[in-house]
Amino acid sequence: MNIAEVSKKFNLSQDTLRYYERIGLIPSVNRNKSGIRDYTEEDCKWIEFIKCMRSAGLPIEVLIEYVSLFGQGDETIEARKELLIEQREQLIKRVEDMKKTLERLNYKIARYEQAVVEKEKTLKRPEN
Amino acid sequence: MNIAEVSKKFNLSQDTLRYYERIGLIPSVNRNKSGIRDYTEEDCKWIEFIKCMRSAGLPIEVLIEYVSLFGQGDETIEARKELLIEQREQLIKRVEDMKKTLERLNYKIARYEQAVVEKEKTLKRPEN
DNA sequence: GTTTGACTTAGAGTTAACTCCAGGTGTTAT
DNA sequence: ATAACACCTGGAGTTAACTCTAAGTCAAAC
Repeated sequence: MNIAEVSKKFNLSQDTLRYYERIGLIPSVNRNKSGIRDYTEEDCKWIEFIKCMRSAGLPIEVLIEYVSLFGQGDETIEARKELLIEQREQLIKRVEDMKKTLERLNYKIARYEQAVVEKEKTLKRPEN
Repeated sequence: MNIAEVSKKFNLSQDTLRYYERIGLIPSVNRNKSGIRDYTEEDCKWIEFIKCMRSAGLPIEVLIEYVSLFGQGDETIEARKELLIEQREQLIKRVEDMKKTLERLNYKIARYEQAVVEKEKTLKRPEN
């Protein structure tokens, strides 16, 4: 797969794909004889994983660390696990915070709905 | 309340409080005769609301719009409601995405836990 | 065989959201 | 009355995460 195909597949710009590789957010991708990236299935899995984690707000820096640990082999399994557990905790917290904010938004919107009804009443009264 | 107290109360830097006011993210705060901000309870409620919404990821730009609409009075009630509904929808989507990522993290961590066990087994075997 | 188009790299530019700084003013303590 | 301190403003600097640009290479089409 070339970069155009991968870009389309994951809806990430070619620039972003090159940027991710450059900073080590995905392991480096093989090139063909003329220097053009040739993405494997493995590469695609990484990209998909990283995209998913990024969309949930895990910082690039942390994910770079993860990829780097991965590249160092089995001795880093424990460290990778710890890293993921730490990120999971933070994610849980964020989700909980967002749920609370959501409740608050619901409440606020409900009050606005009430306000709109009130306003319509007063607007209509003169016509009656 | 002066800026130092408000800063402490909401755990926002004085710079951030001034910045929020400057860009219209909170309505402008009254000054005393010597030009120093004197925050009212109302001001504090705004700050708390904005902090909450920001922490859930609502963009500053949108919140500025909300504050601006609020400042224009009752004619903007409908528009404010629509804005909040739109943001709620996006928030719901983000929360759902994050939950999916959380599931994925759980799965990945579970596999790492398995891997750690396997590794311990092979490490221990020579000793037995 | 040269033009077109997709790719390459290195590095500069952008955006959102702060964060810091310089220079100035007003109140408080000595 | 002067030093210390908290505040003020306008504007510059920072950070994360892209995004764009310039200059170059290579394969394919005309």
